Amino acid sequence: MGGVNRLSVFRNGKMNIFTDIRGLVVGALDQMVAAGELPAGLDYANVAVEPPRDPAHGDMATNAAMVLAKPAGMKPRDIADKLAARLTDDRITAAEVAGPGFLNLRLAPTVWHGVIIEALGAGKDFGRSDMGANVRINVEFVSANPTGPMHVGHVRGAVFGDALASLLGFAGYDVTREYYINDGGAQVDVLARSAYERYREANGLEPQIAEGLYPGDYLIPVGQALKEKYGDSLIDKPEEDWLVDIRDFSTEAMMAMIGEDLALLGVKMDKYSSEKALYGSGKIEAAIARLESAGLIYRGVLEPPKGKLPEDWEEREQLLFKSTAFGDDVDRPIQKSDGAWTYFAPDIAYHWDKIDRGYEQLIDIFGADHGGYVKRMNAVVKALSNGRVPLDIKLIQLVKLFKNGEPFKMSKRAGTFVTLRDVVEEAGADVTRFIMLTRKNDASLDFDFAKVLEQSKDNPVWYVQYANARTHSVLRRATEAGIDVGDSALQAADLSKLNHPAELELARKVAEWPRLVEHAARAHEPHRIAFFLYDIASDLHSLWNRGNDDVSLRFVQDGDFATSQAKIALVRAVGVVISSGLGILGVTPMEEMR
RNA sequence: GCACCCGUAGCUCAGCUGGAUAGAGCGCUGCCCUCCGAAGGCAGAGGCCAGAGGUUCGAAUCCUCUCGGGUGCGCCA
Repeated sequence: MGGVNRLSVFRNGKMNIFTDIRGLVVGALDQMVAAGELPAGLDYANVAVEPPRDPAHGDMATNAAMVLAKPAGMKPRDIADKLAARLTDDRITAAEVAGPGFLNLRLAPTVWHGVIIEALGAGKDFGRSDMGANVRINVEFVSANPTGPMHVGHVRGAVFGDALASLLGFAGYDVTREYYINDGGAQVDVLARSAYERYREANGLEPQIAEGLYPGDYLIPVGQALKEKYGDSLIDKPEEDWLVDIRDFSTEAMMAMIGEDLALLGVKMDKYSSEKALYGSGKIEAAIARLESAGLIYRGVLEPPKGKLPEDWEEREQLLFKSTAFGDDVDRPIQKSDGAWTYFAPDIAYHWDKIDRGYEQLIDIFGADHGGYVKRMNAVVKALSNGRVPLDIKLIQLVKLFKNGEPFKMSKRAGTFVTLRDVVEEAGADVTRFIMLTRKNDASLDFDFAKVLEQSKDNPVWYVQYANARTHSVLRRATEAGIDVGDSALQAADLSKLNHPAELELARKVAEWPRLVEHAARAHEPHRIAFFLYDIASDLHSLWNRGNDDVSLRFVQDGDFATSQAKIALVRAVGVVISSGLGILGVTPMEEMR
C-alpha cells in the first residue's frame, strides 16, 4: 500500500532501502524464533540484504538461510521457505528460494517511487548517513615537508585525503582534516641555508647554492622578504647568528605557499600540527614515559638488516621501542647514538597527542614508499591507546604523468619537478580531483593531460559531467514546454506512470546510493564513489539513448505533463545523486557543457 | 635475507570486507545513425582471476607455500 510505504520512507530522514528491507528480514527471523521454527540466540551479524548481480534474481537477495543453516542445525532451503512465508510486507511482492538457499526478493514499484521522492526531498543530502554516529575521526594527510611547493607526488594524497574526509563526514563521522608539519628535522635547516643564499642574492651578492641545498626559484621571493626584514645585517654573519630566525621565517613562508597550493586544489585543513612544537613541550618525554610504564622501552642493540648491510654499520646500544610486541618485524630506535630523538620519537608523541585530543579513530595517509612505517605506527597507537583507537594507514601509489602518451616530466617553475600548480593549471582542479580517484589508492595511476581533457566517452570525468548536464538540460527543456519541474511539483507527481523496466532499473541505481556511501566510508575507499558515478551516468546515458528509438522513453512527453513530470522526477533524482557524489569528491558539478 | 603492496580479457582497471553464470572502458569484429536527445548507438568475440594446496554450503576475495613485479629495511625526516 503506497501510503504506508511513503510514511515509512519519510520516517527516517536518512533512508537506506537495503537496511529497511534487512530490518524486515530480521523481524521475520525473530518471528520464526518466537514460533519455534528457529532456535533462539542466533547471530544475525552476517545476514545481508544485497542487490544481486544478475537482475533476473530480483531486486534484492538475502543470504539469511545459508548463514543461519549451520548454527540452527537446519537445511538452508527449509529456513528460506519458512522465511519467505513470513515476509508478508506490502513492499515485497515475491520471495523465491533460489540456488543454494538465497532468498530473492522482488519489490513493488512503489518502493522505487518512494526512493525518488526521498531523493528529491533530501536534495544534496540524499545518501547522507548517521552510520558514523558522530564518532570523532582524524584524517592526517599531505604532511609534505615545508621545504618547497607541493609537487605531483602530493596531489593524489591531498585529493584522496580530502575526499575521504568528506565521505566520512557524509557518512556521519565528526571529521578533522589535519596536516603534520615536519618542521623539526634537518631538512628545515637545509631550507634555511638555501633561503640564506637567496637573501645574499637579494643583497646583490652571488648565491652559492651548494650541492644538497634547494635550488628552486621559489626561494627567491623569500630571500627578498628576508632582505626587507633584515636589510644587510645578516650578511657575513656566522650561521648560528641567523639559522633559527631564517629557518622559522622560511618555514612559515613555505607553509603559506603550501596552503595556497592546497587551496588551488580546493583542500582546506582544519588543523596544522607542528613537529617542532613537540620538542621542548615535554610531550615526547611524556609519550615515551607512557610506553616505558607499559614495559615497552628498553636499551638494546639491533641486529643489522640481512642481505643489505650498511657500509658504516657498527653495533650501537640505543633506546628502543618494543614494537615487535605488536607484530612489527624488529624493535625500533627512538634515540640516536648522540642521545637526540630519532624522527620516530616525535611521531610517537604526535600520535599520542591525537589520541589525547579525544579522537576515537585515526587515519594516516602516506606515500607508498612509506609502507615500511605502517607496522610501527600501528604498534605505537595500539600501545598508547590500549588498543582502543584503531589506526588505518592508507598508502597512496605513484601517479605517472603523460601528455599524449608521452611521459611528462617537464617542470615549469621548480626546476626539478612538476608542481601541483603545474597540474592544476593544465588540467583544472575538478578534472584533477576526479581522475585521481579513478583508481584504488594502492594501485598506481596514469594521468594523461590530453586524455583527461578530452570530450568523449573515454574520459570518465567528462562522461559523468555530461550526464549531470543532461539532467539539467531536461529540466530546461521541460520548463520551456511549460511543465512545472520544481522540486515540490515533481515530488507530487504521479509516479505510477514510471513503470518501464528500464526506468525502474535506473531508480534502483538511485536507491543503491545511500548503501554505497556507507560501504565506501566503512572501507575508507572514496574511489568507489567515482566508480559508482560512472555507472549511474552510464545508465542515464543508456536510457537517454533509448529515447532516440523509442519515443515513449523520452523524458519530456509532448502534451502529457503528468507523464513528463514522473519521468523528470527520475532524471532529477539521478542528477541529485551525481551532484551529491561529485560534491563528496570535491568536484563542481556542471549544469551545461560549454 | 626479511617485511609490506600488487598479479583479474590483448591493454588500463573495477569487483560492493565470502555469494549465484567474474564486469567496464580502450582495442578488435559486425550492424545502425550522422534526426542538435549533438560531442555517436547497439551487438559480438575475448578469462585456468599468476600457480598449487587448504578453510566451508560457497573463494578472484580468507590461510599456507611457490613464481613474478613494485616499495622499504639503525644514528634521514
